[in-house]
Amino acid sequence: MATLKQVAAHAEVSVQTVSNALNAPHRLRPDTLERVNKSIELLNYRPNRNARSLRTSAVELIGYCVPNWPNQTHLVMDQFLHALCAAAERTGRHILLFTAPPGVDGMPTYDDLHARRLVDGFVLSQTETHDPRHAWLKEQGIPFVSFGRVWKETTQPGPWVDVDGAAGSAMAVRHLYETGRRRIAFIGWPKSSGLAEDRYGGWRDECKKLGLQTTGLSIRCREDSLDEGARATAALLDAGRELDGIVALSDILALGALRELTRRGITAGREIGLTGFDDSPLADVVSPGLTSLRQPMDDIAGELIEILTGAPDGTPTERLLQPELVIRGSSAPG
Amino acid sequence: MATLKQVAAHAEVSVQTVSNALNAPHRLRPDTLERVNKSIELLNYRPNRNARSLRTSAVELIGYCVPNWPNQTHLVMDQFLHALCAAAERTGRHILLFTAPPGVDGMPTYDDLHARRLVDGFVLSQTETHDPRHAWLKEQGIPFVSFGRVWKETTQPGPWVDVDGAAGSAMAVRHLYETGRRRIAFIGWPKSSGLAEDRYGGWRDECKKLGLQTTGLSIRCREDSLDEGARATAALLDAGRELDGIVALSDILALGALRELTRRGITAGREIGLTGFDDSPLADVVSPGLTSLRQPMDDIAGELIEILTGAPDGTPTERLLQPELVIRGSSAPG
DNA sequence: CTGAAAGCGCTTACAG
DNA sequence: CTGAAAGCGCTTACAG
Repeated sequence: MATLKQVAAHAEVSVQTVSNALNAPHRLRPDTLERVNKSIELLNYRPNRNARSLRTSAVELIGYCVPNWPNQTHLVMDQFLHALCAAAERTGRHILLFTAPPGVDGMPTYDDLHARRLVDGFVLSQTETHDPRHAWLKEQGIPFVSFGRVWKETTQPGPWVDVDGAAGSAMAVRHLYETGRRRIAFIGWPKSSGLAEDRYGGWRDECKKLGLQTTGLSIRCREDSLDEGARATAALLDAGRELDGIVALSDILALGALRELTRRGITAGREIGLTGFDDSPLADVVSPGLTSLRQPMDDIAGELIEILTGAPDGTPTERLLQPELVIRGSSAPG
Repeated sequence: MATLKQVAAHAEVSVQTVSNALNAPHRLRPDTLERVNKSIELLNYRPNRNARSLRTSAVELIGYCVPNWPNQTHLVMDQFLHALCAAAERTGRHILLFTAPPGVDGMPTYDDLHARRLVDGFVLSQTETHDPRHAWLKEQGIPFVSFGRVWKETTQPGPWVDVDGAAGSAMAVRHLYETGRRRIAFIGWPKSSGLAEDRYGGWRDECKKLGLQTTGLSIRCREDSLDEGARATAALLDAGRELDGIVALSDILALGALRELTRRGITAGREIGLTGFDDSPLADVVSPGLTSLRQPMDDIAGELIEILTGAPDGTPTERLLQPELVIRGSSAPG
């Protein structure tokens, strides 16, 4: 492995000049620059990142805690990670993966990684309604950005990027309305989830705006599972609500709904229009395909990295992105 | 942030002694050690990893290229990543994520990450039959270990860990046999895939061993999709093979089979026993649940890290692990 | 525009 | 068992 010193010797300049050729080429006379670059190429020189980091005390590494929630499979994690990685690389950075216990128990791990200079900061995801991590990091002065808002707070404890769940639900309602549905139900989660309330509110408000009924048409599941989605659907149907549309808070719940509909001989996309959330791989795997709201992963990742790595001052550090409705057979015109 | 020097001053010893307290505590007299440790704790000292790495020229980071194959969702990637991360951490290491173009076009990225000392070596996965990466890395002398064998080679180009696909298929056949099935079909991929031939061979050999018919009972799909799995199932049924069992090469194909069976009013786990491969989240999501062969992720990850980070000399660098049959409703006794 | 020097925070032979 | 010194490979003021 060639070093700066060797390149300098080869190009007959000082190490400082080689360093400048790499980091501030405009400071060199064109002919010097060219000579140095030739030596760099000839010796196949690559700057040692550790030496650089030691000097500048920036490692250009961003920590991300790989989630491990056995009961909640992260169906779009691979998409998110790829987008995050690509966005980081566009700024010369990379993602360092680590594991940590959930909640506040994991914070020493975050602290340690930062203190030992393994990372410059963190991207948080899987943000929970009472997530304690944000306030903790803020207090320690450790840089971070959150994918997802901390709902219990009136003011957010730090910079965040999120997808507009209310707008997503509203888009789903409007779409079902436009395909002829007039009695559109909502299958959600408990009130304690801020994310769930956001999406629920979007459904309710859009229904009202369109003059559609909402009372008796929403139901809260205890957990995000197929069985709960099926149970909720059964309950709605058994109550004689005469639905013709269902907006489900997640693809998993939507799939549960789909199963129950199929069991009763009801075809999604004919008698009932159905939509999910997240556009997970599951959505494309069922038949009919599930209409779902896609999170714009590339944009999300780009904003996260931009905020974390210190965009030009004055850049807003709170960004709400719009989901995109991906239309498939489950919401075909009735 | 406290430094070694500050800790040394506080404990009234030399920096060397503090370093030893951390890296070779047995060299210190117990009372000195205790005094140093007290200072370390008091000053909340954390060794700077960059400085250490610069000196030792080991970064304790392992590169992993996050796959992005739009047409082949990596359904168990989150499990794999979590296991890999945890295994790395057990040795004080971490995973650095990066993106690279597929095949040989991506190799300069690997080379660069290694040359600039961002990583010590790589874990490869998504190994393809004609994967050029292994030989390339070997030639460059860049450390790596592969999850999955390179099938075209007679001798493997480097250390690997893999799951015994033939044994997996055999387990599936035996299980279906034990639940009363006697005409067990195989739905696979093209011959060009080594992985597919491995699993196919396991089905064929186990059937022969049990005295079961195989001719006319295997079919190759063009790609790993629901539709292909459904098509293959339809073809087998239409040919009047009177199947009572299906071993599918993947969960995706199995789900396709399940769809076709359901469409024809055939219940998996009653008239026909069905198994998949990989125990992806999908397996648990359908109804009936899909019996599938789980890859032992924690073991795989542990072996990968052990091999890559230089286990004691003489440790074998080729390890074939056994999958585990996870039994669900799709193979209930007929 | 170019160069000599200091220093980032560690570890590692080597002496004592 | 403990310490003084060199050095890992860079970058960054500072002089010239």
